[in-house]
Amino acid sequence: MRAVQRSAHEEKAVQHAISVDLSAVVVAVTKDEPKVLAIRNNDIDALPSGPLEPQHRTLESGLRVWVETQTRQVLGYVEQLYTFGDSGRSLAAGTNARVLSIGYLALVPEAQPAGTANAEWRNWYRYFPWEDWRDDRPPILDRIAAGLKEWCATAPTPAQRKLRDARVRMTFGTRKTPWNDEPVLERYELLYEAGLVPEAQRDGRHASVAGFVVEGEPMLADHRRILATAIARLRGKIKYRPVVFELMPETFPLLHLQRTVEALAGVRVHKPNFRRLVEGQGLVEDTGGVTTETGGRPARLVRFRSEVLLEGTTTGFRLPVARK
Amino acid sequence: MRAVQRSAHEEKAVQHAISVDLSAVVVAVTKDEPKVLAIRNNDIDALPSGPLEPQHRTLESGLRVWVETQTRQVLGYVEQLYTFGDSGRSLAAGTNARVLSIGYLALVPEAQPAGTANAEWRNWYRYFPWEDWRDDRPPILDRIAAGLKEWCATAPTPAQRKLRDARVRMTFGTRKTPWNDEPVLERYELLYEAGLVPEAQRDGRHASVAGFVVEGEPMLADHRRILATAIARLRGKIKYRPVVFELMPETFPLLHLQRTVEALAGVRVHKPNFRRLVEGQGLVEDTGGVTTETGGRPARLVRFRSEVLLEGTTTGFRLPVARK
DNA sequence: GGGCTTATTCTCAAGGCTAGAATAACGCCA
DNA sequence: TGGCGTTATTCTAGCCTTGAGAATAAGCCC
Repeated sequence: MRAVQRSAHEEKAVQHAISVDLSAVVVAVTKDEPKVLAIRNNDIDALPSGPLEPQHRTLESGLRVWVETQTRQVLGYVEQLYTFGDSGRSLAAGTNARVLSIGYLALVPEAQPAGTANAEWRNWYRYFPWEDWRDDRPPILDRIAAGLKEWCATAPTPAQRKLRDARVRMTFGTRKTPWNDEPVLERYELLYEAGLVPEAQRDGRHASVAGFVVEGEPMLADHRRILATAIARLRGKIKYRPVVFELMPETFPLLHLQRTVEALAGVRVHKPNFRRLVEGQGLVEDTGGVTTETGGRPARLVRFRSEVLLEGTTTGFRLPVARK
Repeated sequence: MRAVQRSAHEEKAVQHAISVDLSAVVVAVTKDEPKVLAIRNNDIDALPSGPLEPQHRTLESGLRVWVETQTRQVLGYVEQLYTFGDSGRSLAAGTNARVLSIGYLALVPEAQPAGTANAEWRNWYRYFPWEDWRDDRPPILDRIAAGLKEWCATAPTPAQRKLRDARVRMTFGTRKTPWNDEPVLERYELLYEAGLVPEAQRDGRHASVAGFVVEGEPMLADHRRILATAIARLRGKIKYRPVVFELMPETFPLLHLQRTVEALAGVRVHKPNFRRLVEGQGLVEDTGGVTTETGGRPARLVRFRSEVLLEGTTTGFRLPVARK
């Protein structure tokens, strides 16, 4: 019976072609700002991506090839994010063929000048301005709150209304509850459903009930969704695995590490507690060097203790979020 | 330029068909044992699965249809796990077509008797006997340790040797370090690379240097790998999201909840501390009812407070692992 | 009623986290 | 050269959480 299914499967596959797109969110942090590698085309940005081809031995190797040919950037750390496959959302309407897109997250040490004409490092908060709480609450959240309020108010049933209220509360929080940096995708999806991002209008599925869309640059196809997934994953992961070090140079002062984490998480952390965590877990070791580039008292230069990767004791560090 | 890539893509997709398999790990916990829904065929088990077809609107809906037709089981909670695509590992050798397999995790409240002849609920520790530490350390780990020791010893270079030692230490731990329940996939992959599971031999890639394979039932294609991914994901997730309740009946005594968590995690937890966590977070509420079915003093029956899903405060509970 | 079993509550110490104060070391400038 | 501003680095007191086990409660069975 199994065998029968299989062969039915083969036939179908031939009749209805499926193509698979590999997309990469390539992240670096430069001058304390989180950057993502974008392909600029006709006034809309895209992620580096390309179709899976027969000669690619693995999905990941196919991805590496595409990124390198499109951006000249060689990838180090790579991790699969998610496979998107809603028909009607992931492709630029018109075609009938199904396109799956498999999103990947890649981390590279420093943003070197992009190697090709239309590949460029861009601050990721350009696409998600409401996600950057490093200096206080972004003012754009007032507009978002207004738009979402409208959306909640226009729910078809009271039950739906309640559900919408709850979703807004959970993702964007309230004036009282502290900001949660992780549900980046949930927030974007909410804006999409409420028609508050241009992509929703473009896909022709959700119109804005508020009559406006929210600032934040859109991207090609579902690329902004993939980017949101990447940011969310990274924000979660830095808290329990020492992945930040993939973004750091060989040696660095502790404050640089802190600023990098803050850039990713979009929140400030408490300096003394941050160092205690980092040092307490033996994540770094002294190099003996110092730097005066930071101004003020010279800072020790440390380096990642890569042995921790082999020790298995790596809990990663949770963020000692600074209240004020 | 983007457009050019696209159309090249379309052509290729037609020439080299890609087919996509949707596979589900459907989990239930019955009588304190973790069960997975398996399709039994020719002496080898498989996960419910089937190809993605054009009429499936989303990947997830395609999956639901396949599981229901193959097993009569209706799915509730469903979550995407990972997309596997190594050519040569995921398909029963011979065919040249590329097959991607997208794995899903599904949770259902109770293992009802399977609805079709060859669908059956099976204890997942049948496939991973070394993962069940509820009564002490599984004896099979001695054999595994021996096999892996051999594998480490036969590393081509001293550097590789060191790396292999470290991987074994990190995944299976040592006599001293406490067992870590989460790296289920890493452990399986290690056994695969060392040729200690039948799948490795079958794929013709890694022969056992130890001259034997380890107990634990193999599965069709890469299904055991998908199962390992599912167990790992679930073990991680129960610690920070209240997903266990998807597996529970409407009302239950707290010990039942504890036993369910233990079944999934494969370790025992400290009873008083477990209740403190669960109650302290307001995850459950009293029903007023009691049950005497547990023997001894009658137990309060509680129910999941589903409001917590709308509160956003859900940290989930970490496991208060019982030392002894 | 005594013994057995499981449920439920408490307690106490150890460890970790929060928040802010205190101290150190450099450059700059009067 | 001493004061000031800046950043680095170290400490500390208080609070909260966690780990482990003891103590108590409430049924059943004989």
